[in-house]
Amino acid sequence: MAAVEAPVTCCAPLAAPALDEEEAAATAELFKALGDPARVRIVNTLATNAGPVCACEFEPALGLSQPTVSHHLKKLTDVGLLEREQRGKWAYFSLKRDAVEKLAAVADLKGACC
Amino acid sequence: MAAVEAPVTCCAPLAAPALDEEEAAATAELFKALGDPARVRIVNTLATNAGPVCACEFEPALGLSQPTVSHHLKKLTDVGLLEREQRGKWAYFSLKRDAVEKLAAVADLKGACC
DNA sequence: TCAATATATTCACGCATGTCGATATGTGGC
DNA sequence: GCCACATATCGACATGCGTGAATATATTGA
Repeated sequence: MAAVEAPVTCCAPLAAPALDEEEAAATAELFKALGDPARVRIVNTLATNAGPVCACEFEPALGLSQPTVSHHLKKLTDVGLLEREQRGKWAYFSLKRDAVEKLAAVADLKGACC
Repeated sequence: MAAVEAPVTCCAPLAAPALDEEEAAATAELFKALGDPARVRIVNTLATNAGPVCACEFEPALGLSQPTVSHHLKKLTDVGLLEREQRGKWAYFSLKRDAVEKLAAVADLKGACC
């Protein structure tokens, strides 16, 4: 259901001059997607691997059932952080480059505080 | 409250070479603290204000009850992002400088992916 | 000491979410 | 078409969490 806009595309940085309710909600959704240990480990795995990673690799690595892994991958994909690629009957996931840059910008508070 | 270690102090970057379960949990807790619109707006307010902000200012700004505001401020303080300062009968909150830098480092995936 | 105000805590409610078993969908090989 | 395998979806359950009313605690001032 990524028909509309993914949170990562319409969220605003924490240090933005003015944050309306919509931007705050989108930013919160982006962080919420990263607010689970399993999803943190998924992103970490993708970050430390050169190329896309098969969905089947996460099931043993995380110690979670296949439906649960699929659920987490969907959540990360829905917020716009991951990209899904079908290779035969396997699904490969990778970090979206622009989303990665946006995330870093959103979380960057340096220079705005203290 | 923060007697042990705050998540922000013991979490690991998303792009860390190896993430064990504890680090992933701490990192997830940090992001989870930012996974609520009200808390995003609190951090944004603190980031765009020069000095500490009184707790009483958030109640009208967020449109939430006083206990709820206190709850959110406590959550952000517990993870180590905020600093609480008592001034008479008012409580002033500000962003912790080291936590701000840590957050940016944790969320920075650039260079690790793609 | 007492009253007034600011903040924190407790409690209860309702909703969101992580989890997994069962099942559906999709893809390739025979 | 049929079977095997990978992935997604559905249904149900337990837990977590945001919320506010009521209450407790703390600080100031009279």
